[in-house]
Amino acid sequence: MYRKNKKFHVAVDCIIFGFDRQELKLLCIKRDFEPEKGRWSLMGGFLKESEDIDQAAERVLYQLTGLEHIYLEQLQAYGKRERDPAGRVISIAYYALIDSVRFDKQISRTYDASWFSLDHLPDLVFDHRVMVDKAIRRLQRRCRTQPIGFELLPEKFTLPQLQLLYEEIFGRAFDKRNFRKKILAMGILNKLEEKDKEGSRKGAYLYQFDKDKYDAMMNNGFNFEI
Amino acid sequence: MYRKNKKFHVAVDCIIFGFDRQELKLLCIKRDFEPEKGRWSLMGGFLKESEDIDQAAERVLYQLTGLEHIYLEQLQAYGKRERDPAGRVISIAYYALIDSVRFDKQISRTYDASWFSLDHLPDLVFDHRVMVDKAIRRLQRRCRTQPIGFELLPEKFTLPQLQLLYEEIFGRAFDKRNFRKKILAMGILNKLEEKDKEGSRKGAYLYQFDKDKYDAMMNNGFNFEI
DNA sequence: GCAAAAGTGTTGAACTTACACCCATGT
DNA sequence: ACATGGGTGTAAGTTCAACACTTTTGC
Repeated sequence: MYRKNKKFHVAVDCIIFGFDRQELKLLCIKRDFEPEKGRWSLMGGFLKESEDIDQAAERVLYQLTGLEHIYLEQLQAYGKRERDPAGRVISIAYYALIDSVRFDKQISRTYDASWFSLDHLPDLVFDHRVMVDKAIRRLQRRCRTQPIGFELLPEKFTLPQLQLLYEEIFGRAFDKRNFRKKILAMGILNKLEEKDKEGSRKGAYLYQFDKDKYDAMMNNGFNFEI
Repeated sequence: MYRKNKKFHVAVDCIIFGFDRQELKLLCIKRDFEPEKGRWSLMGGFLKESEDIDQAAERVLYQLTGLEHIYLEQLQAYGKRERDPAGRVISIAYYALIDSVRFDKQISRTYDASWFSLDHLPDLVFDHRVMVDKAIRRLQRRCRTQPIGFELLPEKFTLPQLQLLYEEIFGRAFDKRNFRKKILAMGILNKLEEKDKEGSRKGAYLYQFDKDKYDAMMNNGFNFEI
């Protein structure tokens, strides 16, 4: 079936966002293979016959970070004829959100990977910069109406950390009081007894995102919105 | 280059939305080829070596409707192993918005195409129903913050028509006064002298979307929102 | 003259924004 | 004792939602 039609190489590329408690960053690798050897690039890999495309993206993400069960969403497919000068490749871009404190530094050293602040990105190969720009806009839109920001934080986090994260994502400052009011009013965070003393003398209370409560509220017509 | 990697069939499928001044509808074709001959399906086609994937989508849309320069946006790629039982195909879904009064009935008869109301869709082959559901949600989100609804209307339209369209897209009614107030306050519609007498005795004033004004306002930080 | 759709303003409620001081702690 | 970041409430402004009647015209 379909034998008369042309076939193509299909790859996945991963836009990996991480938050190091200060800045929103992107994980890139220095290519040690042709073409474009030595230049910065997104982590990618060719699709195999044995896997769904989503699985390919999970595999590629795992190869670089050693992480599984990570928030991973397809961005879109890129398929201009000349996007890769070494051959026709249809690339399907995914973006991932990870707690960048948690990933495997050992593995990523193998790939010569490093984190870049979003406003000091290196030159990237092919159309990877286009993918990244699109991913940033998508991340902003998604974060405005879905509770995925938490994917970038450790399981327990403080409200100042959360606020800083959103300020990084949206590129603007929020009023501390209004931010807390809004977030807490949603009733989807559980306040813990513990405090985090990293950020200040006084220490800030830790919170956890309560997915069950969120799901329950969603079924009652609640809408998350920052 | 890349020779050791597997290649795949790549196709595009088009989710074609149309508005017939009453209802939001989807254009499907009855397959007259295997597999799944005789069942309803989205219009699709295999990618050719000579074209970008966006061009492939334009070609497929043109084949069925005879229309060019249509709003067409990529939805995402679908690549589960078993999505097409006749062979491994990576399908890239696009959705299009057309004024369904304007398309070529001649051509589409060849393909045994017909329009279906969104809440009475036929069974669709493969994962086409999943694509359509995703396209509907995407359309709703896009229409909320971008002036793409106009793509579904003729160049000149009345406010009652526009309101009906948005009610169809979002699946809920709006208050007539509030809707007019909001739309007109944006200042992106030009009121014409002519009236459209189709819908009523009295007749309703025709308006045009003013893209230049919209673009100018966008540069000044304006945000479209319904 | 009547049926059918087009057009038009106001008010209360809800939400958003702006803003300043005290608290707890480590050094 | 002081420097640092954490935590808290209120008032004004803005936006949103609800609501009913008059106009025009073809029949």
